[in-house]
Amino acid sequence: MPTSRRSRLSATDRKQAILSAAAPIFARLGRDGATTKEIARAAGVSEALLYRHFTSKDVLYAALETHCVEANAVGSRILAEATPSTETLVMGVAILVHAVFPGIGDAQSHEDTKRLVTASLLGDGQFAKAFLDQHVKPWVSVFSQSFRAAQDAGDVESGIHIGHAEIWFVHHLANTLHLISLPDITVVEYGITRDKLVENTIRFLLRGLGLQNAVIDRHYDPKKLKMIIISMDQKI
Amino acid sequence: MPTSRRSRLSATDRKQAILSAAAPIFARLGRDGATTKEIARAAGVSEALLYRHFTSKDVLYAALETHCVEANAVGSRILAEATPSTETLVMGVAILVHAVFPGIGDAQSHEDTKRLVTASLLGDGQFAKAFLDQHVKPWVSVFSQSFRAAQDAGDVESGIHIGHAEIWFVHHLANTLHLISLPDITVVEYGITRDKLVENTIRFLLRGLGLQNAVIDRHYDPKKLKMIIISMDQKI
DNA sequence: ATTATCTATAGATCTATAGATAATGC
DNA sequence: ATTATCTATAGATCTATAGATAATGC
Repeated sequence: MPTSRRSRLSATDRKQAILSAAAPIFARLGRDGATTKEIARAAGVSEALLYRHFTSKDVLYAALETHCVEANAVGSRILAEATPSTETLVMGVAILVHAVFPGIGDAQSHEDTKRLVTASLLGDGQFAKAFLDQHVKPWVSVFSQSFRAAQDAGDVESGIHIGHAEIWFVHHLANTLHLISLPDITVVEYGITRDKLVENTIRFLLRGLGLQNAVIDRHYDPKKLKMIIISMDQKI
Repeated sequence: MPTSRRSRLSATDRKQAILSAAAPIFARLGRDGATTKEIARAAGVSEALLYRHFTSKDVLYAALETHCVEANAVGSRILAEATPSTETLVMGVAILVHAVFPGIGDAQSHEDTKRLVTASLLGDGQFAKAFLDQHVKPWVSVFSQSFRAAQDAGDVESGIHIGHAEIWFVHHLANTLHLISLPDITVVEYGITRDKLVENTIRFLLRGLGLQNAVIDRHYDPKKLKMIIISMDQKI
């Protein structure tokens, strides 16, 4: 992580160092707005070296995308091990929301990557698909199973069918919330604190998934959750 | 609309023509990716003329943003006139979802503008705020009133508090759905048709807002809605 | 006589390469 | 002897302007 300047690194290490330096620049200025000059400067190397490792700016950008997709998935291991239940559904939704739209104290993980995903959706979407397949899709089956368990336990209002789409909605709602929180200015005035906003988002989504209010109250404990999130962040 | 080429227009008309030509280019290629050469070509004028009307590329981009914000708001008049009720809430949510995430047959209005809004969120967010204030904020008070009417009518599950945030969620969920639908490739496989996806989104949101399933079934009629949407599109 | 418009080009980047130099590992 | 790295610069855009020309309205 300490991109030690001016030292002589091996090819692979230097590549990684350049990619790490390029990430925030591409993320903030965009594929065209970012210049090789600026990236080289941030990486502490000459532009010539940058072109020795990546044959073109486009190749560098593509390499960055692969680099970002391969980063470790958020808490997917934890969830994969969890047994299907209402409890798992509630906690899972809460964890996913926190991952996509972090509360105040939460780690701002994947910040740059999320910007690149959005930029990709304005482009060909290849990277967005790769990222979502890798980081969000694994949650779908876990949630589906837990939803069925919740139904069996009588925790879901009758006459509701939940498919894969509704599970993606958990990500989707949190995604726009995150997007809107990116600029320095207040784009939307929600009238509540960020932590309360996260909490209301989770409750809203669980209701959307068909959970009765009493069930949500029984299983959703913001304070307990905050603990889990913090402990997860520390593992990374 | 028929950007008649090579004719001599008045300053204001030419300005408008250039802005119309610039919109899809900036929307697709981004502020930096778009070139003045390409914009001039699309507008059917020389680059020199473009710079006679807009002192710089940045000024042109800023003018485009103002141009887009001032475009007529989607059905806000219709909603403002509606009386607060469960019916209005259900229809309002449905109309807003259709506006942000159009079904197959629906008019693809504001397509370029929506891209610019997303790009703005990756930047300073000024334009995003202006657009949302103008086009989405007006719905908030209408929805709030209708929600209270729905509560009074006993159509809302007890113990639920809905603030402004939850009303924004209607826009927010539809927004990511739209974003994900932009690329030519299928980014997320929902496993259902687009029309069904729109319908499920509306039902999900209404549940999130606290409406009981029976109430939704009573008031939400996709076919009737489709008629309303089509008649609204024709008015524009 | 004024206003719209063009051709041609200057000047400033920005990507990418050529060719030289210094550090490492055998 | 190989591999990492630099300085300097070519060549290709890209923004923006200078200066000339043609169409309109009085």
